[in-house]
This record gives sequence, structure tokens and C-alpha cells, in this order.
Amino acid sequence: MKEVRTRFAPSPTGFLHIGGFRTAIYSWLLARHYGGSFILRIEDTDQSRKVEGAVKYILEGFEWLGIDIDEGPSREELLKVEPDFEDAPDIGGDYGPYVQSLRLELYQQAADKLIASGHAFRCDCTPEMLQAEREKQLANKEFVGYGGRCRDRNVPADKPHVVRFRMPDEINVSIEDAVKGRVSWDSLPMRDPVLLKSDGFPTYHLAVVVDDYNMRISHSMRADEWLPSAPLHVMLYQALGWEMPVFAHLPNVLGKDGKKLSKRHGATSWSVFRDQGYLPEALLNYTALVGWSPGEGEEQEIFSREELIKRFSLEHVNRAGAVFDYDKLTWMNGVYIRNLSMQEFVKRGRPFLEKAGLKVNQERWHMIAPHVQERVKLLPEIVEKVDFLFKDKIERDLSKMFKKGIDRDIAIRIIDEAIIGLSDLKSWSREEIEKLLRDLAVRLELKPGPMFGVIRIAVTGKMVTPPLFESLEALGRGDTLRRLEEARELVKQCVA
RNA sequence: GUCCCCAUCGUCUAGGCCGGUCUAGGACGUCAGCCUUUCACGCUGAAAACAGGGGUUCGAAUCCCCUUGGGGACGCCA
Repeated sequence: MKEVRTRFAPSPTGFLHIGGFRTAIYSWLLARHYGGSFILRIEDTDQSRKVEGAVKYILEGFEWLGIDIDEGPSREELLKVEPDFEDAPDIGGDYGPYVQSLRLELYQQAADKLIASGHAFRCDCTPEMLQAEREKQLANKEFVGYGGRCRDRNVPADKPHVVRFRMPDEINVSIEDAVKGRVSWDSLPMRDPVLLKSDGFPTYHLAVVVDDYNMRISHSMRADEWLPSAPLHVMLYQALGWEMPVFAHLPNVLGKDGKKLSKRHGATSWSVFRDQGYLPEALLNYTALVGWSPGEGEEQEIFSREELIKRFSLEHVNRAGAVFDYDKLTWMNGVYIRNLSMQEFVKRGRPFLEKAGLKVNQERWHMIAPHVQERVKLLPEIVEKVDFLFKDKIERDLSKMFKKGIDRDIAIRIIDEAIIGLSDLKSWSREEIEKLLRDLAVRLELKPGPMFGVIRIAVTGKMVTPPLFESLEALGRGDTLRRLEEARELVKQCVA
């Protein structure tokens, strides 16, 4: 079997959203599944829309997600695209350059070949002329497109011009798409499309065909919106006498509203997910499942990178667009967080505590971590659960204390007794603390729930915390007693 | 205006190619309950879908056609 070679070919015109990343993920997965190569190619043929930093951003996203690249731009090539990309990696490969603006001769040659064989022609129509033509067609509700003025004018090569493909009057083209199945066209996809622009740069259509062919791409995977121009690409391959890759048109990733994913859907770029506390392995897992499933009745949904590679196949890529469900991603992130080793959780959680401005005491954090690990779905949620451990002063909403049969006097009694008992505790351990407080509840003839609630608010200031005894243990005897005493005074000031 | 793609619970999907085993399975979310020191986790259960209409067939979620709905393309953007 032919080597599987896939490529991801972003244009550095903006910040790639998660839908674009999914295309990359599928391409990468297919290459890895078959032990092939995954190639990165930069499609910077529209110089006017270039955005500085876009390539760097994509590369960082790949690294974060764990998508490794086999062939791609060398450091030198990257610096030509983004001069400020100081730590640009040196990827390289045998089919470079991997940046389209550095491959202009190749496109020119292909265009010349097409002109020579009569498949293409030069055109010197001005943008104004084309615009006028288009408006007229639009007004008449006609098929919009080039009218063919220069088809047989033999515009000389030394005059400013574009090169257009000579679209036949009738076509009959079909492809065997790896996800859509057989798709056929018997009417024109577009009229004499431009192949080479007047600035010497190719349009996407020419570039993708020339590069996929020259880079020996076996599977041309791309988003759904390219399907309508596939017949043109087929005709280009035929006119050039080149063998075609397998096409795979991937369904779109949609926002909650069922529309194609875009910026207005909020968190759509990888770094936003990272900052919101999603784990890269969870994002990768979930994203792979938006539009693909292992099929065959498999009910497992949590897949490691290796399992995804092992199971991925184009046959089970869905044909319909799929909504990206943040709720499910968040749930899955929680699963991944709980599956982390304690050490790993401690390590990954800490930066979010620091970012929240807390002075993290590693001993306390380490002690409480196992008890918050199963309580968060997003890393930043850790902050509100443990900040009482790292603050000198805490806020208390005492009013929350007085419910379920707890009044001011009882609260004071509880706190007093707790102070006495905890001070006398032989060792400051979770077991000792629990035993003492449970005994106290029995002695005071109180239900444990409400009574522990009083201590909870007195010491942490919150109604909801990690388990109480573990929380006190992590806080330490000194701070616990100090806070209890402080709370006692505050409660005394309350009007009964 | 022309062309193309798509269509199973609210969402992601299994099943469809090889019609019967599908009174349509799983997951997220939702609701109820259990567990329980709060909150989670975990567990149990519930509501929830084959877009509509025609065919073909003994039998259709599965095959065919039409309708409807959704998406996309028609640029010297990708």
C-alpha cells in the first residue's frame, strides 16, 4: 500500500479555531494510524490578509495538544514568513519548501503547462470590469462568474494578467470521497476560475493541486466547504496528467446555534481552552469525537492518544456537521482531571492558584489536593475551593450559620467546645479531629451536619468546602484555632 | 439564480453498505432517588429521537423517489 501522507495547510490569516484544529487532528490521526507522515504546509498565498504570529500560534497549539509533525517548514522558511518568530523550530523535510510563497516557480510552471496545452489562458480584464459584470449578473439572478472575454484574445505574457482555467462547456466529473462517498457534477462549478493572480501568486486551487501532487499527499483532507470546488481540482489533475490523492471532505464543526463555528461562539481557539483550565488530552479526546466515533457498537468514549490513533478511520467520520458541546467537553475534562495522578494534579493545578494571586503553601496544597481533585471539572475551580488555606484574612457570611436549629448561643457553644477540644488534641490528624468533633456532636445532642456547618463557616468562611476534617488538618492547628476564636467574637456581636 | 452536501433523543452518536435479533443502544445535559459533614464523586432510575410523504418488500431507522428543513459554494479569499 502507498504511504499515507496527510497535510494540514492553514493560511496564516487569523487565529485558527477549534474546527480548524479538528481538521488537523483528523489528518494527523490518519497518518499516525497508518504509520505515515503528517505534514505542515503554510498557505500564505494571500499576502494582503497575512497576520503576524499566526504560524507561531498554530505551532504552539500543536505542541500543547501533542500533535507532532513529520515534515514542515525549516526554521529559515518560518523566519521568512514571520521574522519575529525567534524560537521557530526547524522541521524541514524532503519536499520543501513547505511555505507556498517560497514555491512560486512551481505554480508558474504548472500554469505555463496548462496554457501550452490550452487548458488555461491569460486574462487582462480589470477588477472594475469584472465587478461590473458580476453586479449585472447578480441583478439578473444569473450564474455569477467570468464571461470569457479573454478566452481567445491571446493576451501577451508581458502584459499584466492573471491566468484562468478554461472551464469546458460541459463537464462530467465525479469523485469517490472517503467520507461523502460518490459525488458527481454535470454542471459547471464555476466559470473560468483564476489560477494565478497578477502578483504571480497562485490561488488556492492551483496551489493545493500542485503542492499535494509534489508533496506526494495521499489523502487530501479538508473542510466541507471545499467540496464544491473539488471538480475543478479533479480537472486540474487531469489536465496536468497527475494522479489524484484520495479526497476526504470533513463535516463542519458547529456552534451551539447550529451555525458554523466562529469567533462569536466564544472560546474557540486552543489557548482559550488552556486558560480556562481544560487539559490538552481531554480537548484532543473530545474534539476527535465531534464528527467521528469508533463505531461497531463501541461505548467507550475516553480514549488516550494511542487509542485514538489505533482506532481512527475515515469510514466512521460522520457526514453531517456536528455541534461542539462545551458541556460534554467540560464533563470529559473532569474525568481526565480525576484520572490524573495526585502528583500530576498538584503540578497542573498550582499555576492556576498562583494566577489567582494566592501565596501557595505547597505543603497545604499537597495535603488538600486529593480532596479537590474529584470536585473540579476545570482547573480554575480549584481556587475557590482552597483559597481559605492561603489567605491571612477570610470573609464570613455568618447568617448562613443560623439554620437547621442553630442559633447564636448554640453556635458560640459549639465554637467554644471545639476550641477547647482541638487545643487538647494529642496529634493534629484527620482521624483525631474527626473523632473529637463527632463526639462533640453527640455530647451537644446535635446532628453532625448542621454542627459541622458552624465549624466550616467559622474556619473557612464558606458553606461549601472540601471535606471538613481534611480541611482543618491542612490548615493546621494554629490557624484553625485562631479562626475559631475570631469567629467566636464575630458571632457574639450578632443580634440573636 | 445555478450547483453541491447533510438529516436517529436538546447535543454527540451506535445501528444503515449485508432490510427482520431495534418494543432504536450509549454518552453529555435534565429530572428523581441512594450514598453523605457541605459540595462533589459514585450508584440506581426516568423523560427524551428514526423530519414528512410516497414507493420496493412478507417485513424499512436501514433500499429508491419526492417534499421540507439545515449547511455550503459560485472572488486576482482560503
